[in-house]
Amino acid sequence: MINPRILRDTPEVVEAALTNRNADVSLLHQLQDLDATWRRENQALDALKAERNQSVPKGAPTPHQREALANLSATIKTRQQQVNDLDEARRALAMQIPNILTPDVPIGPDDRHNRVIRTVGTPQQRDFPPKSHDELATHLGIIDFDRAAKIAGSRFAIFKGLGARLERAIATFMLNTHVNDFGYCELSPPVLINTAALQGTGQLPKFKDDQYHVDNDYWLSPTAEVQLTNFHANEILSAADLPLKYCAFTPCFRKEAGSYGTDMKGLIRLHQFNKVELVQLVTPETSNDHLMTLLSHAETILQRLELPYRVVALCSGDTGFSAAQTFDLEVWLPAQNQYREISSCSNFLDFQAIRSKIRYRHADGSVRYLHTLNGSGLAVGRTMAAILENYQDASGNVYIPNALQGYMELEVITHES
RNA sequence: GGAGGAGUACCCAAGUGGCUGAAGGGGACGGUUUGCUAAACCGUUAGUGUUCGAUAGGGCAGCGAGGGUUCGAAUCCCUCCUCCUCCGCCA
Repeated sequence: MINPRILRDTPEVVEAALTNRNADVSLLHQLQDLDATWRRENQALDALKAERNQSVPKGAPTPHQREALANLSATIKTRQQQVNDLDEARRALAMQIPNILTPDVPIGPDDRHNRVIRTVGTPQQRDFPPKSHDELATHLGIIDFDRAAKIAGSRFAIFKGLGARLERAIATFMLNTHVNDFGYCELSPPVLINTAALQGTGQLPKFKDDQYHVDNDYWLSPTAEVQLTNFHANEILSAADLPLKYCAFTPCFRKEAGSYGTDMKGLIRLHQFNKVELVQLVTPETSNDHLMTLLSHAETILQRLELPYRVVALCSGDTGFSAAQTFDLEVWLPAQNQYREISSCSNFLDFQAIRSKIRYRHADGSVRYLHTLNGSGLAVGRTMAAILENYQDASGNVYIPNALQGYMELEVITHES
């Protein structure tokens, strides 16, 4: 949620941000009206309450006093209901307004206006046409999409034998890197989560259709960002505790509504996939610097796996609802002859912290909202796809990157293995 | 899933309708004493949210959450959440 102070004091900033995102500016005006009305009504109500507090006698009231108080109480009750309704409407509207973008976010309506920041590594030149990762994996017998369809449906995968081992190796390598080299605390959280958590990070209320909603009002987590960020919801942390850095390896669930027909084959777009996620809770002054280091942590994984990638600054129209600024990492997929997203690293400023009430005590004693950041470190399925495609030979064998050989206890996956 | 019990401030805890926005203790902080420390004694101590002013300060809310009864609720009623004990089931 955008800081109410900014909404009230400098609405033009919010208006500009909404325009850059192609978002509905009329929401803002509705919100301003509601906010003004709420404040006026709430003040009037508080005055009535003050009057009541002063007229309440120490002991039992006389019948005359009782009648006057009864009238006052009835009025307060009615108006309290009105104020509550206004407050809820105000809040519901505020929850639907996206974050304000950082000034250096490129302006543009869609992903064609994203800016490539740097390209790292060079796609390997081959004298044979590269096979797609799903073709390779099926041929090697390490992923079974058809049988996954039998027990679940389309957009699911079953990793088998060395495929399952490779997924485990990739996840362990990533977690070990983040925990041992970068100081993240590993969490293993629930993936069945509640509504409040999803509201906190911004997936609800606006993106209800993307989420799996299950029995008992639980939701299947679309990303561990939700669990890791809400780990400290409704807390006031000590400034000395910051920055807090958490990582987790979890399954993620997405309905992928509206993406019919795209990426139907392979590991790129599944209803369930595994991901290593990074989250940081930091002081406001340092969040921009921490975004750069978080990005470097995700990049390190690609570098150690020796996969070619590029860093892309998302433009205003492509930046997610809750984010103020996002850098995507895109890995080279030879069979697709293009770079594809494998990580998304964002600074949310205080947007999520306000929604989830995550605060810290500043050195001067005041209580302030902190800043939250997150990024994939990385999507495991897409990483496997990239390894398969980039490390294949002409016969369809796949070599294991040096960094993973210790975890795999193997150097190459062949049809015979 | 069934049967009980419990949630009060940083911690422990008193409190079954008005004198309780909350006794008492611990802790923390300040002071007296002291060469220093400890002890003792004295004092201070709800954090927070919101609003008005926007410096000082004031109003309102707030006893797990949300409703209800009542002139008035920490206290009575309802729903929910969390924790504990026992039974059942289960990885």
